[in-house]
Amino acid sequence: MPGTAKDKSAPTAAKSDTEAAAPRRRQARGERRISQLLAAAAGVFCRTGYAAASTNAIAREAGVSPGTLYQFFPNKEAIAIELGGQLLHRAQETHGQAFLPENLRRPLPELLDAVLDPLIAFNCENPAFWALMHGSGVPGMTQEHEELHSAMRARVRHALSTLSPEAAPADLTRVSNMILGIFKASLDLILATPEGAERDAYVAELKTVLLRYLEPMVTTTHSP
Amino acid sequence: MPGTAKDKSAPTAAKSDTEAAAPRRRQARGERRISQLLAAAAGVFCRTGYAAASTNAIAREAGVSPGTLYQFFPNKEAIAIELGGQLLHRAQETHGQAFLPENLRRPLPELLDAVLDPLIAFNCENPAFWALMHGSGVPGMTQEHEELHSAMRARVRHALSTLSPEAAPADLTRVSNMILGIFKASLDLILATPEGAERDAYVAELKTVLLRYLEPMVTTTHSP
Amino acid sequence: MPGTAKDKSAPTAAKSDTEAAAPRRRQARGERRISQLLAAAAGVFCRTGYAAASTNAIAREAGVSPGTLYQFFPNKEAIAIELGGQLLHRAQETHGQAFLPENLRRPLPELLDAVLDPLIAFNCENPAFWALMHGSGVPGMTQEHEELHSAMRARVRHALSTLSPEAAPADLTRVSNMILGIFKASLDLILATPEGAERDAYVAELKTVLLRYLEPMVTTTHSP
Amino acid sequence: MPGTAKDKSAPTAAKSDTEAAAPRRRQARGERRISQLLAAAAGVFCRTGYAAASTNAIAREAGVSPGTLYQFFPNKEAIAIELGGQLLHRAQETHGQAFLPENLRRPLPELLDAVLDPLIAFNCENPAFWALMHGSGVPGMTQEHEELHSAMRARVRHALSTLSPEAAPADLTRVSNMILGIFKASLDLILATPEGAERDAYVAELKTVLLRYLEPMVTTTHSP
DNA sequence: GATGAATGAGGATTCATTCAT
DNA sequence: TATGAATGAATCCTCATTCAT
Repeated sequence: MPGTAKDKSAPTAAKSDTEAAAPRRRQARGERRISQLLAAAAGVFCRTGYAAASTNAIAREAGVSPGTLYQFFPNKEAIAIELGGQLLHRAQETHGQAFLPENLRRPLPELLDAVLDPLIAFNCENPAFWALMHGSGVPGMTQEHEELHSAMRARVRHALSTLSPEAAPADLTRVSNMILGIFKASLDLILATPEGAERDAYVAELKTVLLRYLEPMVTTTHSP
Repeated sequence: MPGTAKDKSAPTAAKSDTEAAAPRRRQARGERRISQLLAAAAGVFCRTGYAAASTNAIAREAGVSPGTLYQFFPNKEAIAIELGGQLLHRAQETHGQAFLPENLRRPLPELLDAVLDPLIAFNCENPAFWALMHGSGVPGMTQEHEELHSAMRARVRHALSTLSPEAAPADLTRVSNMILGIFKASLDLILATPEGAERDAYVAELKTVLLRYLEPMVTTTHSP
Repeated sequence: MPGTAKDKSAPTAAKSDTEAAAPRRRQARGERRISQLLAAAAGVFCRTGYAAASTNAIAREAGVSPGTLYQFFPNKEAIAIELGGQLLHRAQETHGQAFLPENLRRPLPELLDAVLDPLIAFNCENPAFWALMHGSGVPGMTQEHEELHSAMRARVRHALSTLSPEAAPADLTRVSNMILGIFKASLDLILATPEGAERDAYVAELKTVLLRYLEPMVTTTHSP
Repeated sequence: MPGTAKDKSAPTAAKSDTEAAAPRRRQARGERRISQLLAAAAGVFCRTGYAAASTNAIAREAGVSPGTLYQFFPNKEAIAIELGGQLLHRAQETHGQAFLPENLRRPLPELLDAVLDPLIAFNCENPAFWALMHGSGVPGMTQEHEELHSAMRARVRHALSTLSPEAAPADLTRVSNMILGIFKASLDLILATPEGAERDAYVAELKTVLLRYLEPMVTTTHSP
């Protein structure tokens, strides 16, 4: 379901029984197109960044004409939004476990493992997600960047509020932002390091940083 | 020294006292223009990033015609390089102050204040520095960016090795990178927050993160 | 074949007869545009020369927007190359006719008529050819220009060697070059003269020059 | 004396005896400047052609500022006109002998030697002259190109009318144009051939062409 | 739905020419 | 006079977006 694509209301009920399956076909084809386009966009965004990515390049990479692209997305921004949304969704889907309530009840070191490991793995596998989160001053990007970002922040914030229930809201927000910032910075280092022991060492270092940062804030109430 | 501006220093000793300043006037005007243009560029780069910044916008912001801009800079990149170079120079001075040896001998909390405050202040006063250095995609900038980056890392590493003399070299490097990453991520947050209590809170938070991260590593030998 | 135009020949065999022509329509329109653009370019190149011709002027002359031009040609040079190539092709056909072996066996005055008339006619009908070939400074054109030139020289040389079989090779080359030079110089004059008696007089003059120049060299063996 | 440079009427007669020499100094300096500029223009025109030559480049080559250039020439065209004029003048001066009345009375072969040799020599030494005469569709160039050209044509025409007094005016003009065209075409070949025997052979060939072309036209009245 | 042609504003850059000093 | 800064229209080219088929 593309972000801002105008739904063409009821798709004019089939004219005869024999064509009953057509509309479903159409939609199926449409979604395939959308997937194609988003995959292409992911590739292009990754290679060139959002700003330098041209819609024509995305269409070409998807093997369709620019007109077709605009049949599904009203503009370039919408592609980024939808792509980011889907990636976020997949992140949540694949790693919803990360923020599983039961994880939040475990002692902090385990919690960090449980939350960070899948997130890191996901980002290593989906570099486009990362490219989109780096909203480096892109004109219209700010909005959906914010959306993506605040979705993540909300999850972090929620986890945090569980760990430290009596914290002031403003503090929660600020600390969540710091955590996300630290996470992103570390991810940069992790992604820049070739897979192996050194990369693992950076992962461990990230956990150390967060552990030491968060430990004093946690109201240790797990298992009396 | 901007791209094409050739200073003909000593323009054939003046014939009389009254004419002595005349040739210098020309250059004075030109240098004023250059400053205007660089200031304008700083503003535009800050607002839109390097890639999206248009030379026409810079010229307009500087109150001159596009042609004038090109009298002093051969192309857009040269503006960024010149601006980056100037800021870099000033940044290095700031860094020199920040990492003064006497600072490194103080207890960690004071050390963090002494080091971080000037760095943060500099970046708050020169937000363009950040915009340019932050992987703005300036073609010829990468080198200088790398130089600055490794200079900072070297300083951080050196400070770290003073605090924790027995640490392994690989660990020193890794921790330095983490510290720099945390610093940059926090700086993003700080710069994105309007001046005031909230920004200060972010500064404090950065110090908290680093304090908690580094405290366990420090070999506390400076107590009486 | 213009620069970026990709013809997807055989676009997935049409589903029904009525749709068979549809995909070709697209290309038809495109090719019509290309022709328009090339015609416009021919006009503009003729009037102003390649260097001074602006792509916007060509687009305007063709009645399209500049963007459209760039849909079919990647840059100004490509237009010149394509146009030059087409003209070259037609020129070669003309040359083929002009230098027909049977022509070379006729007495010199008739030979000159037979060879020169079609060449002159072609150039009068395609003045752009001249404008482009005349050292117009088209970067990628030099090669084709050279090819045409040496092709012409070879033909002239061959004709000459038939007329004057005992001439030394170096002399043949030199005389061929002279003939070509005289032809080109005269063509300049012919093209600069409005159609009519005066132009014809220049044509006659060219033939006179060549006749008088070549007559003494010809080994007259075709008399009964 | 530059072509279209506005003469500032009487240069305000000197205010006192001591300054009496100043105006002459000024003019001397001015003419030196003009020479500098024209020499620079010759170089630039030669290297890049008229159209691609920029006034700034000429000024730079002359070692003066663009403003200074415009103090002596109202625009680019005027530079070309003046340069062409001077070259023409030098051509006439140096080789006025070429068209000396006594030469015109000699038999055609000697006449051609007497006229062509100095002209060829001059053009080999002053390639800028050639570059200017090749008015390849230059916008404002046509005028002065025509002026130069018609000056040469007038000389040729005059020589021709001496050789063939009873020829019709239109024929004289046409033949003069042909001669000039042949001369220019041959000069191209001559200049393209490295100095030596082959070049000399081209010179000889040119003379052959013209000799055979003109011989039948000449009313042989020399020495009864 | 799909195609690819069409659009046109905008971007970087150049250059003939003018102007203040 | 000489300087060099200033101008701004024009150039080539790109790209997000729309339109006819």
